[in-house]
Formats: sequence, structure tokens, C-alpha cells
Amino acid sequence: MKPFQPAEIEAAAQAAWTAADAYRATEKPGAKKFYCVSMLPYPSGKLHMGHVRNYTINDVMYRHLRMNGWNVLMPMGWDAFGLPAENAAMKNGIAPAKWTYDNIATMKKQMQAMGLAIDWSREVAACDPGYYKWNQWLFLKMLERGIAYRKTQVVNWDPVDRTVLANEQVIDGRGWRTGAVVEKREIPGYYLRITDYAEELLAYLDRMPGWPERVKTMQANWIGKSQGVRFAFTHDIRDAAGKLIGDGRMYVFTTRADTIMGVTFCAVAPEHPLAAHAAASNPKLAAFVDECRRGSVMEADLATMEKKGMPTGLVVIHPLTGAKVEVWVGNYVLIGYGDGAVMGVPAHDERDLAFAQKYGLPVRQVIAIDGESFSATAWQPWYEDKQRGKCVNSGKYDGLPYAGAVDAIAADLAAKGQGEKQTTFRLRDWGISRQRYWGTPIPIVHCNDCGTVPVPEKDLPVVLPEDCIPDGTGNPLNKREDFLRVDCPRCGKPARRETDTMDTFVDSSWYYMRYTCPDAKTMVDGRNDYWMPMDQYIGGIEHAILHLLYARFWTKVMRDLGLVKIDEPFTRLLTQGMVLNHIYSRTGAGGGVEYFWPDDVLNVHGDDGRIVGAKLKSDGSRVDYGGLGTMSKSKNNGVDPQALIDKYGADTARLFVMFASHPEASLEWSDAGVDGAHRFLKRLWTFAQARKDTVRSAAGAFDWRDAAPAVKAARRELHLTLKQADYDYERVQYNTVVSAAMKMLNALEAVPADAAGAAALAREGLSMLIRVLYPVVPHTGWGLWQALGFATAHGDLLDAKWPAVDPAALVQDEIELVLQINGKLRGKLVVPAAADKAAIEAAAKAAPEVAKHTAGAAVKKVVVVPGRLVNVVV
RNA sequence: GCCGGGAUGGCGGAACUGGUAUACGCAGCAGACUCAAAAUCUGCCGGCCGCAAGGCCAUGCGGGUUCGAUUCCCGCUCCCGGCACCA
Repeated sequence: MKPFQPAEIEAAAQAAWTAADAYRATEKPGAKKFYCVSMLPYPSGKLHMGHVRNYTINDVMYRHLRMNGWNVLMPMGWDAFGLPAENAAMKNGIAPAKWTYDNIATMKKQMQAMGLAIDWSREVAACDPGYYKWNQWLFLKMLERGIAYRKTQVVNWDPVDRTVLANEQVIDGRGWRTGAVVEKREIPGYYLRITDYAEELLAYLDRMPGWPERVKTMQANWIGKSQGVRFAFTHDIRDAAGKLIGDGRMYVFTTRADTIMGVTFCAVAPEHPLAAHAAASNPKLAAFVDECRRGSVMEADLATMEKKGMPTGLVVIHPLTGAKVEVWVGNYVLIGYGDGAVMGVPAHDERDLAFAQKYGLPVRQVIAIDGESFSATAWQPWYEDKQRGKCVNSGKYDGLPYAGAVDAIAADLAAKGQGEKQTTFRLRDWGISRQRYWGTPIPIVHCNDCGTVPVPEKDLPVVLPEDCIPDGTGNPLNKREDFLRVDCPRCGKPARRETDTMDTFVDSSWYYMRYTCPDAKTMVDGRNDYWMPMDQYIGGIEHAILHLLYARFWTKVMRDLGLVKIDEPFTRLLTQGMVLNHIYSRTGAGGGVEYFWPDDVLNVHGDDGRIVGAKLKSDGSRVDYGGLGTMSKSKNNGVDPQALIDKYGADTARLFVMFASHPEASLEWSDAGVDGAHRFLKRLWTFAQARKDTVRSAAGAFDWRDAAPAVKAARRELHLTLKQADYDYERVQYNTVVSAAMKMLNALEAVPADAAGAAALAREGLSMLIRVLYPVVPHTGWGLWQALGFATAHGDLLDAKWPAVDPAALVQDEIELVLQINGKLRGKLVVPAAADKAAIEAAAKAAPEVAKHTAGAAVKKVVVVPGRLVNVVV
């Protein structure tokens, strides 16, 4: 008997697939096509568990659908531009290009070792000029149409390295390399008008039944459509030249126009013209404005920082009451949102109340709710309740509910020419300029005479030099004269190339279309119309908002340019959960943090059983427990899939990752269980080899009516389990598909080998089991299919027909119902399968358990759920 | 802080539309085989009480709806993801 040797089987299976060019997909008009894509990986060095999980899900889907007759395409590519390559370059002195290409080679080899059904003829890398040329081309089209435009953006500035920092490079408000306090700085950059598509991006969410509700909710909230009122406070504040600042108007936006009568102060951003005006004659205020410039631009930082303010000494006039309202500078007011100024209504906004209490500002109640009392000092959530309140202390608006008050107030503001209703979106335009080297060059030339000039289409691509090595002090392209020097496309005089590159989200916004026609002479061609929209997209939940929203936007722009005929790119979306592992660290005396590999520590538990810390196995010294987090190299908590593959083979790794949890749930890593997965494969292999001759001899037809009772029971179990597995495949719950395969083997093993029909059942059962499990463990499936001689009967397993449930195998004469009394399980009831409700009720009333537990009390009600249970209520 | 999600035995998890909670596997315990170990096989395996029959409790915590709640509703706790320059 041939022992289970994964390395040998996997090599043979992969060689066979390669020889047959088994995964090359072609456009077959008329055939039912299925286009499934995994979010393309960043080539960080080696595959990690998240990749293995992602691609295995995709591969299982591919093989299952292909066996069910679909024309399936599964491509792969590389998100090859990005910051990590520059970081690696700084650390190792290797050019980002070389580092990236080396990583791609390594990771491609690992994917091939996993046995993934990838059509490699369609491979795309974002750093290939043949790809990013089309980023540049579409950018120029967007410029022509006004979808792309230039304006200032606020960035994190490291004053020591004199460079722009990514949010990731800011730690506790300081630059990660220099430790210098980061400053906000305004610089020019290019934006894409995603806000022009906000309405459509929101509306189409309702037409996307194949997307998880949670993702659609997140996107809808992110787009954040809200109705409100934009209105002006007037003033007579003039600059040094005597000119009215802002034409004497300070605009604010509010979604709570019904509370305007409760305004007791206003706050403006530190960069607001009124703040600048006041600061010019007030050194203390100038110092405060300067202080506000420090810190990062991250929203999470801004939202959690201490709210601070300072009075400007300026007043503006309330548009409805005519009252004077103090203007403050607030560090929490952002110049980039709306008009950079907000109204303060402490009585009905929790954050305004905190601010008012801190600085002794008045609180004025203007909304009341029947039955609830109001306190100007203690916050109650109902103060913010739009639906229950009515206006009070609001003059002519008293008694109006939310909607009525908003309408009346908006009308009065409009009549004065001081305000109007407005729909706003939380969504902001997409800033794509990055002051970094390793990305798609933005195809713009700066000319002293002509200003910013687009590169003509015929000169594309603007090729990125591949031999730069960044040193952390800014974009190395600024030192590359051969790249910088160019003649102005408009006037022909010497000019200078733009050195900013594009956000890597541009690369990932349309790569899945280039897969369909990687050699097209245009951005996409007719092949794209065959494969798109994508039938199934699979990737991490962390991409639920940004990447997916940008890709949807990009698709709509391509549609409006006539490049594609679709409105949405992804029909079905599967957001796989994160692969998590414990994080252990220790902060050294110098402030540096050292991370420890989870296998090297032992947990220390607190009284409540929670992990409170850990000890190093090597010397028993204490390390801190940092909770669960995504596996990452920087946290030193990654599990190397290659080690699993080397030790057990790819199929064990695939089986374990699929079995460990539901694809959409996060997966808490644990080494235990990998052995179990391997043991199961070995058990299956051994069982099938032992039945080899039996299976081959039982090729003829068998009349199941002649089977022994144990064989009939096992056959019923097999077909029931197959039915369950079919359902689980359909709903992409692959963990229970694996369970189903295990149950099938358990059922087959339990049948006595000499029972009537045992040989026929072994043949039918193994043939079924191998096919059901094949998508998960294709190498083992391939090996067994051949060993049992099925190859000649069905052709190659990859294109073998999916097994069918035999309804006759499921039929039974009697069924077992659960007997409940007052909702508690008290016994079982066996009734004929055909029994009707009345018969079941009668049988239940006659059951001894009922007499015992009701103790003669009158039966009030009997609930009968056919096929499931009877509940007797007394 | 805001938005989204999660919590089920010692562990990973299952339970489809409100209907037997803990399928399947891991770990553990006992036994078989073996000189022995490994491997393999068989059995047991949520907690408490009980000789047993059986009973009670249990799906993060506190309430509610229902004949019946892991599932629906309200209020919490903790954890995870995202927050626009990590990808």
C-alpha cells in the first residue's frame, strides 16, 4: 500500500496541472462565466497567513464552480508600489525596484507551491510601466473633464528630516525616525472629485445584494449624507486695509438648525481668517494658534485629543436674535471641513457642553422633551434626541418639532439672504498626491511661464527611474536631474517634472480589469466586457471602506468615459476576517520596543482568567501582553505558512485554514489543530488505499434495496451530509464543508466490510467524498482519484462532475421528534414519517413523559413543528 | 471620540427562517496493540447535585418579547477592524 507522502503527491499533481495548462481561461461566449479575484497582495517578502486564507478561499471557490460547469477565471497580480519598499531601501540600501521584484519572485513560488488555480498568463504588477501608463492616461482624462484638480492639502511634516510623513510614520504625534513633534503643513496636491459621485455611490449600495450588509452600512456612513442648513453670522470686522473679512459674513453648517436659538458661542479653526486677524494683535492667541499646528492630521488623534479653545475677543451677530455671539478659536474645528467654523449649542450637543463648562460659557435650553427634566450641568443623551423634542425659549418657533423648526428657521434665514438648506456629505475628495518616490509619477510638467502643464498622451508613460534609493529626507526624485529636466510641452522652454507620485489606491482601483486583457493596446478592451463585472471579490475586511469605495468610483469614471459598460465592479463581495495572534512586547530603557514571538513566551493569567502578561520561556523574564492583533512582521507575531507547507504539505495548510473558522470571522491563530488536519488526510488516504481493490471491483450497478441496514443507514448519512456540504459551498462556509467530509469518512469507516452492499457503498462514498473535499485539498484528491481508478471513468478530477444527492437514499419510514413540556426537553417521540399534526399531537399526549411532568394539570396548548418537535404547554 | 463587527465547553468552532445548545476537530483521561515508546484503534469528555433514575444551571453581563431565544428588542462590558498618506 502506498503511504501518504504529501511532498511527492503535490509535486506530481502540480506537474500534471502545469503540463495540461489547466488554469488558463479563455473568453467563451455563451458559457456561464465566473470571474473571481482575491485582493492583490503587497509584495512584502513572503506569504503570510492572511494570504494563505484569502487565496485558499478563492481556490476552493474556483475548483467547486469549475466542477459545476462554470468557465472560471482566477488571476493574480502585485500591488507593487508603496511605502514598505522605501523603508526596506532605507534599512538595507537596496533599490525599491529590486527589493520588490525579488519579493514577487519569492511569493509567486510560494503561491505555486500552494497549488492555487491561478491563470498566470494574466499576471499584472502595478510597478510595470505597461500598467501604470494607464493610471497616468486616465488621470489626464480626469484633468480634461475637471474630475482631477489641484488644491492645497494638509500633511504631516517632520521638521527635522524636512519630509512629509505618512500617518503610519507618526507615533504619538512624533516622527518615527527623528522623534520630532510633527507639524501640520499645507502644500499643493491633486484631488479627484469622488464627491461628485457621492449620491450615486450611496444609491447603488441598495442595488448590491451580493455585498455584506456591514460593508454597505460602513460605506453609507462614510459617505455620510446629511441634510442641514448653512447660514451666516454677520459682523463688522475689518482687516488692516479696512476691508471686511469674508464680506462681513462668517458661515457655519449645522444639521440641527432647530437649535440655532440656543447658540451661545461660535468656534473657528486656528487657520480661519478671523482667527488670523485676532491673533495678529494678540500674542497669547497667536501662540495658541501656533500650538494648534502641532500634532498629526489623523482623525482618530483629532477626535480624542483634549478640546481646547481661546477667545478671540471678536463678536458676530446672531442672524435671528441679533444677539452678540463670542467667537472662539477651537483646536477641534477643522479648516478643511465646511467653512472652518461651527456654532456652539451647549444645551443640545455633548461636546459643546463640555467646552462650555470648561470655559464658563452660558448654556441655553431651547429643546424640551415631555417628561424629561433638563440640567445645564449634567449631560443626558436625550438632549440630542431629534425625534422627541419641541422648541422652547425660541420665540416664534416655540412648540415646533424638529422638522417644522428646521423648515421655519431655514425659511427665515433664506428671507434674510443669510442661509439656506444644504445637503452635505462627510465624504471628502480623494487626494492622490504623495511626496514619495516608489509610485506612479503624476504626468505633469511645471513651467515657469505656463504653470502646471499635463504631459501629452503620446509621451506616456512617464517612466519612473528604478535605481533610486531613498534616505528618509524627502523624495529622491528631486535629486534626479535626468528625471526632472524636461521641455515644457506647451511652450518648449526648459521646465521641471512633477515629482509627486500617485496614492497606491489608484493602482488597486482597476487592476482587476487589466487582468482580463493584460496585453491590450488600450486601457481595457472587449475581453473586459466579457469578464466584468467581477462575480466574486475576496479580501480583508480592513478594505471595507477606502479601497472598495475608490474602486467603485474609478469604475464609474471609466463608465462615464465610455471605457466600460458597467456601473459597479463587484457583484459579490466576501470580506474575510483577519488572522490574529497574540502580541508580546517589552519597552527597553531607551524607549525602544522589542516584540517577542508568541511561541517563545508563556502566558500569565489574572484572577478573571484573562491574560495579564507573559514570561519568556528562555529566562522567565516578564514581557507585556499587548492583546490580539493582526499578524505582522513589525509585531513579530506572524506564523510562517512556508514552515507549515514544508512540514505537512500544502494540503494540510489549506485544510487547516479552511477548517479553523468561518471565512468571514476573524481567526485567532493556534498551532493546535494543524496536526489534526494532517491526521485526517492521512486517515483518508489510508482508508482509500485499503479499499482500492474493493472500489475497483464494485464498478457495476448495485440495487440499494438489497443493502444491509447498516449500509442503508450509512448511505443515508452520506447523502444527507452531501446535501449539507452543497448548501455550505453555496453560502461559502467552507469550515463546515470540511466537517462534512470528516463525517463522510466517519460514516464509511463504521460500515462492516462484509455487509451486503458494503463494497458498492465504499465505491460510491469514496467517489463522493473525494470530490466534495477536492476543492480544499486538490493534491490529495488528485492522487486518490487516480489510485482508485476513477480517472478513466470521469476524466480528470478538475473537470469531474459534482456528485448528486440521491433522494431515494434520504427516505425513512419513521422520524424522531423532540418532546418538550413547557419548552423544556423531556423526551423523544418516534412517529411515522407521514404522520399529520393531529396524529403527532395525540401521540405526544399519550407519551409517558407528559403524564409524569404535567402531574394531571390541564394541557393548555400543544405546539407542533412538523419534522422537528412537539411542545406541550400546561 | 466616531462608524462597523464579535463574544458559545479547557481550545478552534457548529446550530440554515425563533425549535434537541455544544456537530466536526484539538487538547485531556481510560483502555487495546507494543519489551517499551511513537503511530494507530476503542471508549469517556460543559458545570453542579445524585449510588442511580434523574434534576438544576449554562451561549460575555443585566433586563424584555415568546409555548420556546445562541438567534429578535433595550441597556452595558470587553475585544477586533476602519477613521481618508500602511496596504
